[in-house]
Amino acid sequence: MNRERVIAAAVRLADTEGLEALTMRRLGEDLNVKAMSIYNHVANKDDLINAMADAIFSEIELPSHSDEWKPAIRKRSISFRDVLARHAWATTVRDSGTNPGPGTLRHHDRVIGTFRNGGFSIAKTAHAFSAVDSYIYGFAMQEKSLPFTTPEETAAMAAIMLAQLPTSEYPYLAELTADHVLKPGYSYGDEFLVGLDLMLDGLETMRDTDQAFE
Amino acid sequence: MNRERVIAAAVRLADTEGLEALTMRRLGEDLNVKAMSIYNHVANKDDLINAMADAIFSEIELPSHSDEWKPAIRKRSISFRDVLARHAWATTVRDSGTNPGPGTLRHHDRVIGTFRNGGFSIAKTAHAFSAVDSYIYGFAMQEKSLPFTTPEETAAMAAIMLAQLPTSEYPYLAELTADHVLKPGYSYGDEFLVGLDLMLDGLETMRDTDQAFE
DNA sequence: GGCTAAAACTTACGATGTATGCTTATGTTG
DNA sequence: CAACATAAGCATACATCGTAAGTTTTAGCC
Repeated sequence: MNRERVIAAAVRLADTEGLEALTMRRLGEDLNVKAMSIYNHVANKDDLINAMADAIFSEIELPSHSDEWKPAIRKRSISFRDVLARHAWATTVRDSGTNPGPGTLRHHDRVIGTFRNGGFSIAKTAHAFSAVDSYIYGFAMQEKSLPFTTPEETAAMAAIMLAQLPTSEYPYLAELTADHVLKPGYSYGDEFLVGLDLMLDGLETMRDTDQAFE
Repeated sequence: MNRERVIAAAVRLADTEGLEALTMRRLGEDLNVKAMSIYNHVANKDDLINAMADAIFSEIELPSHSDEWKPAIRKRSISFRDVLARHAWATTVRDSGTNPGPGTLRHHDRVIGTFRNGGFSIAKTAHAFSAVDSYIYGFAMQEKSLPFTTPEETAAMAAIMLAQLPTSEYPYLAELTADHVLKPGYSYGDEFLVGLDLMLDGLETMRDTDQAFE
């Protein structure tokens, strides 16, 4: 057993049973080891969780240098969202800001570099980086907090919620649910690309606008 | 003591000392009551936290009916972000999706209504709602996860981080930190409006574009 | 003053993170 | 090969957490 295996097992456990199932004792069981033995490889649970966050950050496809900035950022954004969907617990973990690991730093560096090489000034790069990643994080969070995932679940859940909803009090919400969410083919996940492309197009315009944003 | 006072005290406690300080025993102290007495007013801690989430949702300024959709959504988005900054713990709480309270529902209904009355089709309203709120949530989360708040703290922290950073390995990150974050006047919070306006402008274009997005 | 119902309290239990100290492997050196 | 050092695993223990169950106190009403 080593640190890597501990982290991998912790990620697997959090993925399959949620972050609240990740206790040192339970993780120990998965590793065929008693809880306290884990502390030979991680400093404490916070250290473990930070390491988990850094590990999944490394799963994100880095923006390709051979692509133009827009498709490069678009691909890595889609990959980012996939990773956050695959590891739903990750949205609640802070890592990035407080003590980012090497995977996180590398990722950030490459994204910033992609904007810079795509003709963004430093200030505009900061805007772009903040805007895109905020959107991705937020989208992943909203997606995770929905009480359904498959289209069938969605329809079933929406029908229940609509039935319980005082529709006269919330007419617009009721309309949206009845005439959109309950329509066949609806999937909240599809919203991701709409917002992402809106943001990317906006960034392109911003990049080519001289006066403001500096 | 009643439910309202319990929830208000819990919000105050989470605001000042963080969500991890919100234990039933500690909350009891603040209310001059033993932990178990709280259960006369809330079903369990989850119920309490959901109620807290709904309470702060009600603090968000609703979009004004007298405004055009864009300034209306802009104002409420700024208010939304203020609320999330004031109650930093809120970004980690799920409420909205699983069992929204009346405050949450009312807020959503009004936002949806604002888009609809602003000329957005149902599908485009769904896009707009998802895009804007994802951005706001994500921005609030990133802001919260930063290890600094005031400009002085930011400069101090950035200087430390930059000193520790292997700059040859992360050249773009180093550049951004040195030439932007460390510059006087920098404040991450200022990024909010940039991204928000990008998103709102993009939504306006989308609204007036016939073919796609339906 | 006595009854009722709600609210507060006491006690207790199982779960959690982890400090402390002990035991057991493993690999190096005389 | 034996002796030992170092690292990994383990057993025990403790404070803290949410909360179940049962008891006592309080407040309002006849």
